[in-house]
Amino acid sequence: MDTLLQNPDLSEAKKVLDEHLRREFTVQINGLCTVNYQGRAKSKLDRGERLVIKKQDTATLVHGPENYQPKNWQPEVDSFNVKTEKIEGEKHLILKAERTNPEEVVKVRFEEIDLVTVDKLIDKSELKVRGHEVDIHESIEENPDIIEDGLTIVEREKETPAGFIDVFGRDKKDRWIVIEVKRNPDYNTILQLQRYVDEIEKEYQGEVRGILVAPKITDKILDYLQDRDLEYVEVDMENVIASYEAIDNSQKGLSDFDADYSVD
Amino acid sequence: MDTLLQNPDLSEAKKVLDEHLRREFTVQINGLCTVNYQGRAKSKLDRGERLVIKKQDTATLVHGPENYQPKNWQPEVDSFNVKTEKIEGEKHLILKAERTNPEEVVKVRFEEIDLVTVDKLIDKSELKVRGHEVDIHESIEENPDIIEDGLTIVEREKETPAGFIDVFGRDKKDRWIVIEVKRNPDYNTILQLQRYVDEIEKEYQGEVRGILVAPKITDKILDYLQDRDLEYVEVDMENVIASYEAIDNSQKGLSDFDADYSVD
DNA sequence: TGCTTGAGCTCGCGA
DNA sequence: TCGCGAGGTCAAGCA
Repeated sequence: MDTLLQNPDLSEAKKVLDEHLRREFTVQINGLCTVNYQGRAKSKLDRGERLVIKKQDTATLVHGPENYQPKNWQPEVDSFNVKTEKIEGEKHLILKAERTNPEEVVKVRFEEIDLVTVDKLIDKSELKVRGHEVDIHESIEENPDIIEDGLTIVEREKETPAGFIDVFGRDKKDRWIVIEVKRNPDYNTILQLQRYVDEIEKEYQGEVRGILVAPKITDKILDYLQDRDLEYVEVDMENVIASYEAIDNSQKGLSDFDADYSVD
Repeated sequence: MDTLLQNPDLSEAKKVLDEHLRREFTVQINGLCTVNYQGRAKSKLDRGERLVIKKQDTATLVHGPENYQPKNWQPEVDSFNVKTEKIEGEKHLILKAERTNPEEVVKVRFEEIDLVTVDKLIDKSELKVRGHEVDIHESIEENPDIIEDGLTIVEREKETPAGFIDVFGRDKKDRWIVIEVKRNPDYNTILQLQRYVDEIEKEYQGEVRGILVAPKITDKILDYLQDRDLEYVEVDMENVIASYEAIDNSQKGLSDFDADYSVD
């Protein structure tokens, strides 16, 4: 902890902010504030007690007492500006965070500040996640039979005018197969698959099959899919994760997901 | 500020957490920790200094020194569990946050804690945002001419077998018009519009035009749209917001977006 | 830098 | 409770 101020005078807080709103520091401010945003949209947030966090990449978050998501934010900031202002005899501290591309401003007006802390957080660890969609891709590439007996993979991430096809292949009767993989398929997923099938039909000779590969699907979306003569193949995410860990083990000698990292 | 502990002993920290991991309190913990998650996917995060925030709705965030998004989180938690553990002579504090539906666990293992604070944040203000997609709808209804001279609106949110049409109308030559409004149009938007047009052509007599209304579009998607004989009309979000504010003013006597809330 | 898509998406609305 | 779509989506990967 580089600095910790409790109930500072706003001028005192301004001094600390002026010195520490740079890339090397993480700054937290607890206080009573109003927030305005203007840019891609426009928002206002009246008086309330919130946490403002300025991270070391200048990303800035205004968190209320509820919810995962911040009330206001700036993903990465080009410039900060701090000033104090007297409004009707009351002193306020104003923190403005601006960026271009897109052009946006967040303005936080503090009436009271309860706490300011400054840190240099050291965190060199990378987050490792398994169970992403790409893990299903890997899993198919590793063992195409999980989709269908005799499937041959021709290309991954095949580019078409309508976008990228996840997996492109042929079945054992030499029909083209377009595979769209999705963890959480929705109506758009079906349209997307349709889009790819249309493109391949335009460009290639012969029959084209479109297959959605997902761990689950709702009845309505399954109907929607089958109405368009598309197919559905279910995969088990547990198996996908397990198979990935097996590969991981054999390749690196040691899994990133050893038992000692379990949540039990 | 209800409580503030600097560099507490882990047992001391545990005592404070046991008392305050309930809905009424916001708890912040700065410390050196590892984090594991298991549920819809699986993740692990090695040692690093992070901020853990437990909000008053039990939402829990683990923020690293960078990025808008937390490294790990739990949107709303069903139960917390705190314990201390001796591993190879080192005492650790373990915070487990679990929820069902979906079944997920986040486990944070602290080796050191720099700071614990407990607050009851009071924030009754509602965030007010303008510039959503629905504001464009309003804007079109208010003044159809922004799309095209002589446009008559027949129906909003018109149901078809392919989904809901944002705006359905007629042009001055009595052709049907299907309008799809989108802040961030993509390829699927085009296919969706196409499907609505197809539905209307099936069901109605006469020519049918499909119009995408958006504040911006990429060249490729514009091509994709024009290949399908669909049209694009650009709207200026500034105008949409301004017109909304004008309506707001006239209806409520006072805008929610007065000049004193500007970001200047 | 821009384009495209996934995300443990989250969140709110509606049936 | 679940399905569905928007988001100031963000962020990663690739051209």
